[in-house]
Amino acid sequence: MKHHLTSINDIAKALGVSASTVSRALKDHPDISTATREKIKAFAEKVNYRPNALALSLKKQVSNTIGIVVPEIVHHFFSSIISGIEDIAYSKGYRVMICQSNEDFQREEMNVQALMDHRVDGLLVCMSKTTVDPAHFISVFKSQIPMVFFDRVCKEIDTDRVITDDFNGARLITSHLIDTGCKRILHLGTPAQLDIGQERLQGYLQALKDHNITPRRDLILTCDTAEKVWNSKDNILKSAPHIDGIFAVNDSTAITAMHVLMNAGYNIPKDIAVAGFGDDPVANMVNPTLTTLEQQGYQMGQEAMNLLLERLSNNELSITSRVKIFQPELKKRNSTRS
Amino acid sequence: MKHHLTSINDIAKALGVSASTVSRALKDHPDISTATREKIKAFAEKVNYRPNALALSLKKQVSNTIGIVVPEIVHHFFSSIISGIEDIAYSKGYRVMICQSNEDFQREEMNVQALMDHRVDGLLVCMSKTTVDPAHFISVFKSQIPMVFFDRVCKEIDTDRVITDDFNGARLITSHLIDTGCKRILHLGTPAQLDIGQERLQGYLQALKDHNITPRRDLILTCDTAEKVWNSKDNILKSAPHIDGIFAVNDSTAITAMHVLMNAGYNIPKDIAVAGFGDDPVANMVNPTLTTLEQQGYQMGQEAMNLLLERLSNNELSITSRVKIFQPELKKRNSTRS
DNA sequence: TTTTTTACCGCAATCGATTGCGGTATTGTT
DNA sequence: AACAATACCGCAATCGATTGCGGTAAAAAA
Repeated sequence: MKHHLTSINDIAKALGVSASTVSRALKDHPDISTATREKIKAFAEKVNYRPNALALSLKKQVSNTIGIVVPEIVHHFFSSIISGIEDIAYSKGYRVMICQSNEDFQREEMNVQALMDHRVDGLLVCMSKTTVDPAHFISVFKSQIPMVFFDRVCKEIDTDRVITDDFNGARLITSHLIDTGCKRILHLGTPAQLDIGQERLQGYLQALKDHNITPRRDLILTCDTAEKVWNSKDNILKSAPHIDGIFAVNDSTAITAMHVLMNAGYNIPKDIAVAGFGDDPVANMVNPTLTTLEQQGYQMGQEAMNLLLERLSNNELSITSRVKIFQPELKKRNSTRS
Repeated sequence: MKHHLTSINDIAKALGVSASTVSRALKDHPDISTATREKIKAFAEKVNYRPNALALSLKKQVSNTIGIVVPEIVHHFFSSIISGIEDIAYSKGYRVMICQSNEDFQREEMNVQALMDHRVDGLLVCMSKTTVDPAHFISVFKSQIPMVFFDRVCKEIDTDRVITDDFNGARLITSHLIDTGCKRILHLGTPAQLDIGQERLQGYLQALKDHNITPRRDLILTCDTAEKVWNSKDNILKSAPHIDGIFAVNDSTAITAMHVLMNAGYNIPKDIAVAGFGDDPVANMVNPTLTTLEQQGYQMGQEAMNLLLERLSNNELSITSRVKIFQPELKKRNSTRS
């Protein structure tokens, strides 16, 4: 026979009372006599009774569970966000179901569907890079399930959002490069379809404009992972003699670029200063340590969960959608000059 | 009113048939006429009907969900394991609930309890560092719920296990240090209660013994995180002049130690060679790149899930518990001599 | 035309827990 | 002693889906 954890009916049968009595006794309902209550409680304790969360959710029409969809938990930024979400969620009695889309559109659809099937009370989502058709999110939205996007939002839907000010972050750190003497800054960016990458590119361009530096097409490369840096190694080294700074769209790209340059004999930051984005823990472990922008993932997660909680408690319809923008903070380290 | 996704009863009412008919029509039961079946299917499609996973699990007494408990998903090793688990699980129609214990005993108890409450079909667990009393696991075991431990196992319970050969890994990499000229190797290890750390320490000692090197008490430090390295900075620098190698129990510790030494003017690996454990992606991003042991988290996750799947399908009782040992592979890089 | 077969569908129990309502005893009130 | 008021507990419906069994038609066979 299968395991079959003890249910409320098992207790009822064993004690010769009805299930209703057991249920009421366990939650101290005044209708139950002290004698019966104690007897039931003692027995429940003995057999280590635990209410079936599935049955409860079904009955109550509330699962006390929220779903999270992130691209990949291996990235420190996302796992920090998850920790932020969890800490708030747990403190409010919510449980969490985490799903990885692996930056894959179909996997993301599956994830969302599975979470809906499990009747989560709300959804916290960071979109996959490859998501072009947001039909699955629109479906959630129409079902009135509270949903908050973080970092990579779905522009087609009017929901609460928690995002980083990518534009100003990029502008800030690019300005820092310029202020510390850089004049020809190479940008390693994402493919064009990723909104966040575009924001950072625009911030970079704005900083150049602020300082009357003419942007150059050949100083903007599409290259946003460590692998792509290795693949673009020749390209980077070709432009290396003509640049004095690099702003990469994320830390691992920046660090790998540093690696390539140092192997080719360049001194960081004397010959070429390098800056990243995100403040991954790696940034502080490499030599030289990487100047970058701290993104406060943990706080973003907390904020996202708080927004969701308000939707879950309030009679949602009244609130208009809110956008929380986090300003990334410049972490000046040794890969840029002072 | 609350959202209320459409149920099988809603369809039944809307179409003037019984819920049973809808249920059968949707799964092509021969008792239902083609006309009725098509009508129901079309309607279900239109309203985007999806069966309630909670109700299904309750009825079928099978949730098709397995629970994972890991210390912290921020660590690459654990998130790789999770990916390995997920890929196998998804391919077999299982969903996954991930919980973080944050290396906290009570949180771990809560997690296990919550997963049991949700009636997961099985459990995959890596114990928290602070877990001394395994009562919650014993309770699961007694309930006959299949459970597989990975990496940090519970010695008190006889379950399937997927582990790294920490002893031989440590022995291997320490031997490598010795073979490349090291004679006085500092070991940065974990506190004594962590089994894994003890295995690695023993492997280190064995390698010394293999090469007729007398171990020295002052060359074994309890120091297993980046923070602790910074705190033990003085201690490390004090012994630095007397050593020519370091074997750290994990990569971030090794890398931070490298940092401390390089800042003090030491050359890695000429003056002091450094080796880690785990092959975190950071190991390949620092300069010099870190020699370490690859742990194959992804494969370990796959293996753990496969073991669990067998327990879930077979009439479990017959199989005796199995132990899968993964041999870590030496990744020779630039932090050690050749 | 009567009987048998087949096609098609609904009733009701079940999974585990909750809750309004109603029903006995028992105690309290005139 | 007759009636009202508690105290205490069970019945049954509900949440959503499944399934054995039974029932009513229409079609086929006698």
